[in-house]
Amino acid sequence: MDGLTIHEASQTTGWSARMLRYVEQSGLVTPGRTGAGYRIYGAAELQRLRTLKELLARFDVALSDVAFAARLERDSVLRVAIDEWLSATAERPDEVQPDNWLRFEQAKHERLLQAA
Amino acid sequence: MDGLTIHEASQTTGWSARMLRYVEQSGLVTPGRTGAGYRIYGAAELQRLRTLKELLARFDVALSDVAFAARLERDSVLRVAIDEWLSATAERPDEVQPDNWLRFEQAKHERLLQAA
DNA sequence: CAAACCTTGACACAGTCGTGGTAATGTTGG
DNA sequence: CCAACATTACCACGACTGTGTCAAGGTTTG
Repeated sequence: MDGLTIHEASQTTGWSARMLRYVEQSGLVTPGRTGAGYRIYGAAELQRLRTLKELLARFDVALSDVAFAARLERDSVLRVAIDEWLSATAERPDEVQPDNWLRFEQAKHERLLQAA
Repeated sequence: MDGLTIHEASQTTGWSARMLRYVEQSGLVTPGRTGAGYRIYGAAELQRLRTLKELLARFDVALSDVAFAARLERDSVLRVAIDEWLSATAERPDEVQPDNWLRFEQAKHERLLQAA
């Protein structure tokens, strides 16, 4: 078997075993399992855990925020709906040319749908 | 003065006055103020409040999630960092052709930076 | 087989979110 | 001027996040 057990992974990543289970439950890093159900962390998972820790610290972002970003990435309908709301919200700085503005929104919308 | 006071806005949007202040504090809908400091909600703010309510209900999303999405939209460094982490995370379904994968990531990265 | 792991489930606790209330004080309109 | 609004600053409370610990039981290995 190549891959570390949860306690070994805990020591090389800095996450506690408890938190490794919690991170898995949040859907962000899912290790494989042995036949008996033991978690096994491979090199990819270990790397992802380390960079995740760094990401959270660097930007002062919560685990649940990253989980939500993942949901946004998965669910393009939600992503577009939120992006449209934010675009319409965007503090237009004073001058609002009504027809250019509409074309701007449409273009943005299309760009978003295309990226999905 | 055109625009509604907070209690009038409360009645036409379905948000409580308390929540209107909270939504403002979260940075999502910021009404103007009279000279004495009273909030005044114009047609644009009222519309944004109604669509925000609908958005939250439709997708079962929290206010803080939309606030985080707004932060993502504003801070392109954060957005790219999270998106890179998620991309590297993406459950590659079995076959990993190592060189195509790298070019794929680079292209995605460039698309993201361009959109910023 | 016994020690040293692993599993899930639960209790606990501080912190934040969403939401309501109240108090003390300022503003506006008839 | 007074009633009916507004403001900010607090207290409260349930739900969820993040984190630790413990219990009851299964697995692996010297």
